[in-house]
Amino acid sequence: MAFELFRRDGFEKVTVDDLAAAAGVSRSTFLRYFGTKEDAVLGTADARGERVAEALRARPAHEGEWTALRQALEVAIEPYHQDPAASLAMTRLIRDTPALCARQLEKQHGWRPALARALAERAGSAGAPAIGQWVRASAALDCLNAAVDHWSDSDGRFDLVTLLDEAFAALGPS
Amino acid sequence: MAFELFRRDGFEKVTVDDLAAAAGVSRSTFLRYFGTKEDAVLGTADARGERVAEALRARPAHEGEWTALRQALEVAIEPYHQDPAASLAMTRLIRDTPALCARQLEKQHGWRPALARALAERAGSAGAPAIGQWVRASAALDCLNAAVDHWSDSDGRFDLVTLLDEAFAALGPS
DNA sequence: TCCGTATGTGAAACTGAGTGTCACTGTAGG
DNA sequence: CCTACAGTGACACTCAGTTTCACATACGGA
Repeated sequence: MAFELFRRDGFEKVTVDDLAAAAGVSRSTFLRYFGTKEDAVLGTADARGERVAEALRARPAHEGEWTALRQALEVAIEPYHQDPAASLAMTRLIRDTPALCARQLEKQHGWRPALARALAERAGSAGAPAIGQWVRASAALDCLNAAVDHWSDSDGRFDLVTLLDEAFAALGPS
Repeated sequence: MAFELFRRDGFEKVTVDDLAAAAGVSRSTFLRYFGTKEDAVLGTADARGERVAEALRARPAHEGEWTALRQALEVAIEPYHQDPAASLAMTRLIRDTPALCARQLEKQHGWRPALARALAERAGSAGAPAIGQWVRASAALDCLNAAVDHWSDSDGRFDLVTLLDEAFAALGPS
């Protein structure tokens, strides 16, 4: 699998040809399928953002935005509960590879319009999200990242849920 | 100038050879100087992060972290006051070019350790910043970005300072 | 003045990612 | 049986970024 190759040799050392060979397909097919080398690792990230936005829309209307965001992020940390070891390895690979780090940042950046729009809908506004909603959506993702970073720094010993709650608490309810 | 070429033909269309020719140097020299094509546009971003961190350290000790961050960001928006038209054009170019957008995100991401450390020092802690400090540093940058985005969406008609204050208010003091 | 040495520049070859095109193959539907 | 189409592979191409070598100019000491 691609992930193992990356972990063993480092993301930069593994060429697309290596990956294609490992997958048993041609270089053409590999690139047609994944688009880029980064997406062979981060391919599922876009979908996760959509799932968080859905979860956000599903939160009860009376709930405050900050609380709703916190609860919606449960969807995002699900994989960490399901398979902590794999998640830790993946997180480390990304953190230690500038190209992956940048690409993940970019993908998460793409989550924000959907999150901000979900907040606006919850508030009953049909138009564009207010600046405060953008900021809260962004800040929630920062909380997620800060929590995951601390979690991986602790080799997975700290509790991710606790870290996430701490992170959210640091910005207080709006 | 490189910026004009990018604006006219689009970032992707302009090759490094074009840029080198426009600058009157060889391709080698151009790449040696800037490192990457993106850095021909975003070269000064790293330094700006350092300047914000300095400004943060210079804030009075009694000031709350959130207020200190807000004040420190005055340094970051200075260029927008100095030359709004140029800043608007630059912001648009970056926003409309995925590669530049990603690279800027990455650079800003690199500001956060310095900001978080500055917050930790202000608090008298010699060790690593607390997760709350990381989150607040990150959120402050989100506020900056949200304000600048809204500002550029309004063609520079909205007041950047007001937008930034609004953004900061949306997360309330910790 | 002459001789190193360092620094800036250019030329060129090379690697590797991503794109586009074309041909081949199997498969589903008529 | 024939056609249409989706999946695949082969190949050529562009371009970014790296590396290496060569040259030229400048600086400091003998």
